[in-house]
Amino acid sequence: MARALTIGLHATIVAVTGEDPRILTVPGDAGVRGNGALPFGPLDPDRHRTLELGLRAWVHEQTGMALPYVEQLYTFGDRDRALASDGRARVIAVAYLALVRERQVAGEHAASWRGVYECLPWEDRRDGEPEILTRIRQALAEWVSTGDDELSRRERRGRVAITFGSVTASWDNERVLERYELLYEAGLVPESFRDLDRSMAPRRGVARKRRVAFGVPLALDHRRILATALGRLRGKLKYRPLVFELVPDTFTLLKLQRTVESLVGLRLHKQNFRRLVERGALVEGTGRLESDTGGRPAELFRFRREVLHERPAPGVGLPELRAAR
Amino acid sequence: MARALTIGLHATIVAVTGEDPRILTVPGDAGVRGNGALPFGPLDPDRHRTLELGLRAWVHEQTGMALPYVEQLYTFGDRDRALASDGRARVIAVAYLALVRERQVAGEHAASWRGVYECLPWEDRRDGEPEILTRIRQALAEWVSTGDDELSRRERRGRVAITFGSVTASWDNERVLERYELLYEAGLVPESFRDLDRSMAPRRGVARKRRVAFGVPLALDHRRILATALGRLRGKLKYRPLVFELVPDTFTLLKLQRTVESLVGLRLHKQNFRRLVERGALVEGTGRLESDTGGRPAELFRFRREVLHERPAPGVGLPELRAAR
DNA sequence: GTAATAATTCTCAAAATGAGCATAAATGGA
DNA sequence: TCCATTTATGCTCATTTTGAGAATTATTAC
Repeated sequence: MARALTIGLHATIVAVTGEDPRILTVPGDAGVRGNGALPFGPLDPDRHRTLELGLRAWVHEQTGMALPYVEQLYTFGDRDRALASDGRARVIAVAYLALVRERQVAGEHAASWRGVYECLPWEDRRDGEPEILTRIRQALAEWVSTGDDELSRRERRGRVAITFGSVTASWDNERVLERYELLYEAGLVPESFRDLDRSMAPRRGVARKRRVAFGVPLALDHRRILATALGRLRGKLKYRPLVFELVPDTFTLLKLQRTVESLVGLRLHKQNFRRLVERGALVEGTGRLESDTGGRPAELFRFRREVLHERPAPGVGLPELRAAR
Repeated sequence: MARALTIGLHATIVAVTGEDPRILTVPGDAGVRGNGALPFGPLDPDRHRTLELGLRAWVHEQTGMALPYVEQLYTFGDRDRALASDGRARVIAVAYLALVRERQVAGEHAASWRGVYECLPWEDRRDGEPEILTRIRQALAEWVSTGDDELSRRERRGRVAITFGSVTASWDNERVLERYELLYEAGLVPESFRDLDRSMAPRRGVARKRRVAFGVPLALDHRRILATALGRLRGKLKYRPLVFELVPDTFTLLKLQRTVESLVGLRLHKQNFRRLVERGALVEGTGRLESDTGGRPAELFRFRREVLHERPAPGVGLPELRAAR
């Protein structure tokens, strides 16, 4: 008989606390190995009228949270990404990105916040290249050199250059997924081995002896989903006013800047950032001041929702953040 | 017993012939009413290792075509988007965008090319606002005025302004899907009635008497998928070198420009377009000339594949095409 | 030859960007 | 009280990018 199909609805719920982007995770149970999982549940074709409603239902059930902003991310369907616990149904994952404001999760739920950069530490370049990248580059160089022939080594070298940057190619902060997938293929994240062990099939290029492993994994392929989400978010910030889903109703411009910086993983020029959001007429002053800044008090601003009804709605990407040409 | 699930894999295969963007359609059979359908087929959980491989298999079977460039577009899962012919299984559609060069479809297959702007005529503004937009605006104004109360009318007016432009809001050429969905809701495309008739449930706001209907529909919700594809393509052209998937190996700069124009539905400034692709080092001259230009012969260029390995790979969007800020 | 048609090269003003300096308004000591 | 410190905010300036178009060149059709 033909194998059955299940659709899993997965939520990457992002918030920024202070200067740290976080995601909401639920405890990964025995069947779903890992240090925590994205909230998810199967689509019920009878109960869930749309995929998004199904997602919201599951998230509410598992975390008590209602999601103000949700967008579809990607659908993952590789055969070996996950098998239902009975091992017979094939599970397709439809992943969503949700943005929420910092908020307490109701105590009765087992959900908890986890730092995005715990899972993807190499993506945070706010204080320059993080130390871990040195080690990653070393490990990748090693991986390149273990290519079977010169052709394979060339190809590997090329991929490393595109994703992690090189003399000619710069670091593209949107290639989050490509970087994660390269590490996965190179056997540099724990998931590589986990999946290998499961499939029992030795995979070319994955060194089984030295188990270097970067970053904290999540259940199943949830770290891949997270990487997809972060990449999408970084891209979209630049041309849509998404940050405002993440900050409180009123905020100082520095708070706004820190929020953007935390997500894009880079520092921005303060004066220019200010010029940009003000010129784009994205915000308006409230007249009120925030005084515990440690220095001169800062004005509190609010998002001008009207911009959504004006020109092609803008983002807060600094020019330096736009896709280079 | 719980209702079964099926996953349909759908391909929006885009090519540009001359100055016309086209999609490949297969005959919509009786079960799938409409003037043609996107090539699609169900995911076979046993045979198709990945969704994309399943898609390629179906496309090859139905059109004889191998797809060089494929990317996932969106997953459509509303309950009433489609029902399997037995009426019991719920069908989720995973849609893909594929780009191919102008090419003949093998004669043995019933597939044929259809103009994108036959289906979405209001999206082509290369010769200024098309005449059909005048009629659409009229019909939309009518729809706005039939809102139940002042609040509803305001809301409708707002949506029309955002999607179709107004004095304050300009035409955003990426909002293809939003425009289509607005027309759908306003009962201005044949699909509105088709779906209404099927569900037998009268829907608010859809005028059942005057059946104005703009553009040529496709089977099921395939025109919605097409709108999604065109919107995505327009967006992505601006920051990734996708056009080169659509033009021959060598091409004149005008040919390249016409291809971009045909997709974005706008005319571009010739000299500036040239400056942009040359500055971005996207192309290199071949030294050969194309002489049947009707004037001075034009140099033939080729895509510099190396750019993919250089900086964050650029697109050919003229600045005027970038998301406004 | 001459007109017509395009390709290609340049120019130029206006706007946007990238960097940094200068000033303002708070705080916490000395 | 005055001063160092801290952050907010305002302003300047050289450099690029952009938007638009004029001028020049190479063909073909009469």
